[in-house]
Amino acid sequence: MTEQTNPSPAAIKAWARLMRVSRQLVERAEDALKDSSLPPLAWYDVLHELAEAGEGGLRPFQLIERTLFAQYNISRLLARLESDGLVEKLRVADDGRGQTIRITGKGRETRRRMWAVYGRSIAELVGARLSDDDLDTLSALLGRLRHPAAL
Amino acid sequence: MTEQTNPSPAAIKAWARLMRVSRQLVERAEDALKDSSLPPLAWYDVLHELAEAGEGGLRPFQLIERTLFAQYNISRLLARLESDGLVEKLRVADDGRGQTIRITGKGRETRRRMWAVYGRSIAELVGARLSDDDLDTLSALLGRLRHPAAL
DNA sequence: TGACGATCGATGCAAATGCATCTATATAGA
DNA sequence: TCTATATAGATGCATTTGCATCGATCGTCA
Repeated sequence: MTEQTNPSPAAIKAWARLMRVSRQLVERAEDALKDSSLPPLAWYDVLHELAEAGEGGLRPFQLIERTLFAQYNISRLLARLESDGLVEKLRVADDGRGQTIRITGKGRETRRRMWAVYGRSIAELVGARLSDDDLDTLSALLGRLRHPAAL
Repeated sequence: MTEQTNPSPAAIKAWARLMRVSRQLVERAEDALKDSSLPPLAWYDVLHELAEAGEGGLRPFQLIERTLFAQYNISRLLARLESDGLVEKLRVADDGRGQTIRITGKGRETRRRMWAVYGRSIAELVGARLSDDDLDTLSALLGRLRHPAAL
C-alpha cells in the first residue's frame, strides 16, 4: 500500500480482475439492451442524469462532470438524443454561449423502458451473485479507488 | 442475493461504482501511456499474452478467448502490430485456415517499455490506495462476478 | 469421395471516437 | 473601454469500432 513504482502481485491481480469483469459486465448489459432494440448504455447515463435534474435541466458541461464523457462525445450524443426527440435544447438567458438540456416526455419513457432491461441486468449480473453485505464491501473498496477520492 | 428482476440499492450502488471507477482507471492508464508516446492498453494486452505464450505463439482465436476482444478487433489489431513489426504471422502446418502469431524482439521490447509505465499506473492507482489484504478481498469479490464463474 | 455445416480469419461499409481546432460569448485586467 | 484570456459548445478529419458478410479450409457424415 506504500507508494511504489512496481505494483504488488495483489495489486496486479485486482487490477486485472477489475478490467476484465467490468468489460464483461458492460458487454452483457449492452447486449441485453440491443436484444431489446434499445439504445446503448451511454444514452441511459445521460437520460438518467437529466431525469434526476428535473425540469430545470442541465448544461452540457454539467453532464460532462457527472458522466465522465468527453466534451465532443456529449456534444454529439446530445445531438442524437435531440434528433430522436428525447431531449430539448433551451437557450439559457444569462449565458449566451450555453444552453440547457431538458429531458422530454419521450425521453423519460425511453429511460423507463431502458431501466426495465438495464435494472434486470444489474440484478442478474451483480445482485444475484453477491449478498448485500458483500456488495457494500465491494462498493466501499471501489470507493477508495475513485479519482478524486471523493465523488 | 436472490434472483430478482429489480436490483437492490446495494447492487445498484456497487454497479455504479464499478462502472465509474473502471472507466476512470482505464482512462488514467491510457493517458499515462499516451504521455509517454506509447501504444494503447489493447496492444499491451495482446503483447502480454503473446509474450507469455513464448516461441510457440498463439492462434488469433486463442487471443480472442484470452483477451475478450471481438474477432474483427483482433484481426485488425494484429494487422497493425504486424505492420509495426511487433508480431509476425506464421502459416500453421495443420490448419490451412489459420496462422500463428508470434511476438518479435521488437514486440517484447515495446511490451517492456509499456509495462514500465502501465505497472506504475497500477501501483499508483490501486496498489497505493488499498492494502494487500483489501486488494485480495476486492479480487475475491470481483472473481464472483466473472462470466462464466470460472476463468 | 462428395456434400454440408462449422470454424478461421479478413473486410466493406456505416457509425462512433479521438484529436485538434473553431466560433462565440464571458470575464478579468490594463 | 479595449484587449487578452478563459469557457461553452460544435465540427472537420483521421482512426477505430461494430456489424454483417465473405472466402477459404476443416470436419463430419452419407
